[in-house]
Amino acid sequence: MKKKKATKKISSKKSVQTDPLISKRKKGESFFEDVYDVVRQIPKGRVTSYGAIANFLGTKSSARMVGWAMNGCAHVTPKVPAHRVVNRLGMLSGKAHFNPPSKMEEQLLKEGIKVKKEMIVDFEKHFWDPAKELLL
DNA sequence: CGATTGACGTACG
DNA sequence: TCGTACGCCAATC
Repeated sequence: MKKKKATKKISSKKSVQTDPLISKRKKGESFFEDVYDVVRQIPKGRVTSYGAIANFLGTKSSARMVGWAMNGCAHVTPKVPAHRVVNRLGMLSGKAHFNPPSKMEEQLLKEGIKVKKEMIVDFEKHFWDPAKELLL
């Protein structure tokens, strides 16, 4: 991990939802579904960042939740191109979480995006902002 | 039930 | 300019 881990505001309440996307019980899957929907709409040869998606959803401060959502993208249909989602630095942070980790680079290369050592070349150029391109 | 982690990001030193 | 710290919200140990 990184570091931090100082004050954690110890309060877990009782919201034990579990299975955010496995058991979509009611309509509370909003966040996850929204993330998947946005990621699916990412044009080919384009990439975005967790923060951009979080910002688009309104939870810009909770970019981590976007990452959590992607954690279940593997078993979501249709397939979510999570390989097009990277951190704000343009680095393939989630590469290690892919089926075959190399799949991410492979897909990006196929899309025409150059990847240099787990880092997208000209990330800004390939950056796709849902809040601007998708708009509402 | 409490503490820690986590595919991030921004602020402060 | 680079490094460290904190915050979000939820899941897992």
